[in-house]
Amino acid sequence: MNEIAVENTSDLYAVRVQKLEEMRSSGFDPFRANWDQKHTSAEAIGLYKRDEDQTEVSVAGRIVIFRDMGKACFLKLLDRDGLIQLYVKKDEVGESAYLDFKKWDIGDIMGASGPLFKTKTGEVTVRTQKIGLLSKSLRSLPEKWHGLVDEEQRLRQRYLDLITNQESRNRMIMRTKILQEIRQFLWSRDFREVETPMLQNVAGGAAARPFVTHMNALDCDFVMRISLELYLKRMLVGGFDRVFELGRVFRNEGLSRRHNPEFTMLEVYQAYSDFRGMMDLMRDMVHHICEKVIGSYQVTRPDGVVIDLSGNWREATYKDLIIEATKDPQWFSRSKEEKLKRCSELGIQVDPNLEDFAVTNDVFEKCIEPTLIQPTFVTHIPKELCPLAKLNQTDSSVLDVFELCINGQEIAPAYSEQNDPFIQREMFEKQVGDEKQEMDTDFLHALEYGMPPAGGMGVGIDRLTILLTGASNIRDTILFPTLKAN
RNA sequence: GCCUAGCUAGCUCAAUCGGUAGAGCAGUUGACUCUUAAUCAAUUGGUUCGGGGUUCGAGUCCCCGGCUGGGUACCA
Repeated sequence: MNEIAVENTSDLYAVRVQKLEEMRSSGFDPFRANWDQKHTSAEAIGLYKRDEDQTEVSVAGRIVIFRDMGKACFLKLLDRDGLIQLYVKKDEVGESAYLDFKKWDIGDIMGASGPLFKTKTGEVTVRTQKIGLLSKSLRSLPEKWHGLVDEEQRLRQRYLDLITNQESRNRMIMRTKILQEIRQFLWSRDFREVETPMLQNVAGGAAARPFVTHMNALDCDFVMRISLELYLKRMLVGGFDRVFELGRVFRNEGLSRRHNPEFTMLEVYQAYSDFRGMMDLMRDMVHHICEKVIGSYQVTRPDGVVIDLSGNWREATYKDLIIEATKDPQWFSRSKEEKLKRCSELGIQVDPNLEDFAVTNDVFEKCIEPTLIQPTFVTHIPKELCPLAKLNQTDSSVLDVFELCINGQEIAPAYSEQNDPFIQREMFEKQVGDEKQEMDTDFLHALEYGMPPAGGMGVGIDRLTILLTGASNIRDTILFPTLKAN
């Protein structure tokens, strides 16, 4: 017996344990029972044409509604497809089976078989002839009408949330479908899915604080990965010239509506492509998901705002957006002091100790990003913001990259990947000077063997799921979000 | 990290000025062989998140702690 059971023993619990004991002493163990489930609820309902057909089905699931009318009962079973109604009548199942059955509870898992019919009120129902108890539930489920609303319990006991809240169940199903369709899409474009280490010596590819852990066998510390980038680029060096990984990364930073310490990242690398190729790939991928999973190119946020993902998406350079927001065509030739002055005129709070480029980026993050609700590729960001991308050939102050913003947040950055080992080292050294990220010298060594020119892209799957499911919080898209021990 | 709100029966929620902690669902017992939050009758169930304090008396007021929500900061 588990700890929760011992701690929270209640009368309700005791009653059900007693029912279980009685079953066992009469020679029946519900946990050893089995059932030949031939149909899901949806499949069964789909088979119905007319009452006269007497279409036989065999279903199984959890009892979520139990309406007892004496010598007949209506109940509803929940299975992976949803709900199906059963009509269990004494005359149909026999007296002794019926008496046993009446002791079953909401929450129990059972099987039922018999012909389909339609009730007076038009609901396709199983006229149950054979029933079996498959697992006894010892705890009462949350209330049927309101479901589980306590946010903490919904997260800590997600299984209860999934049983009671259809919305929650649907959102999680949608997430699995999104993952499946991403794989389908990339496989169809000849990308290979690979797995690279989560335990690393150097956490590279992003500027984030890593989780540190210790390995006993080697008696040394490891860090949990914060991105997939540097290992996937090693794969490019190794000749896997279309490659992706879909996996968890870990960042030891704050939690918020948009941040969970572990989250799912997709990174894609395509040799002989560049950031423009990634634009097409990203748009095609999202369109594919819209078609296969959402069934629409428009998604509606909880507040009613509609985001249109169809067609081509807006493209704007970082510089143009900044100039538009500051209404200052000369912004990029102003001194830092002039920029700060303009910021205060615009009512933007900016830390005066920031470096010049960071002041500008603050303007972007505070004034521009939140306004980019419809999909927008923001291109050519300043070179200081990323050490891993190629400089633009006509304007060496900016990078050949885009950041895709939708719903007021960054969904996916993509680069023309830096493959010059000298420039790469130089960029890293600058970053290290700013204590931004540790240098992965083994990665630099790999680059020296030659990495093909490539486009690369990273997609925050959780944020994409927020967008596509209309969720308002990252925790609504993660089955078991990070929580403090209770 | 900071600000703010919440925590009462298994679940969803009440409880006036500090004065016997209530209801619905679930449970138990009974009635009902087409119900839809089924209905009807009766009924069980409480360490009010934990600890301390003020008071004749605390769910309610004060202090400390825990967990959670919302906001904010950090986060390429």
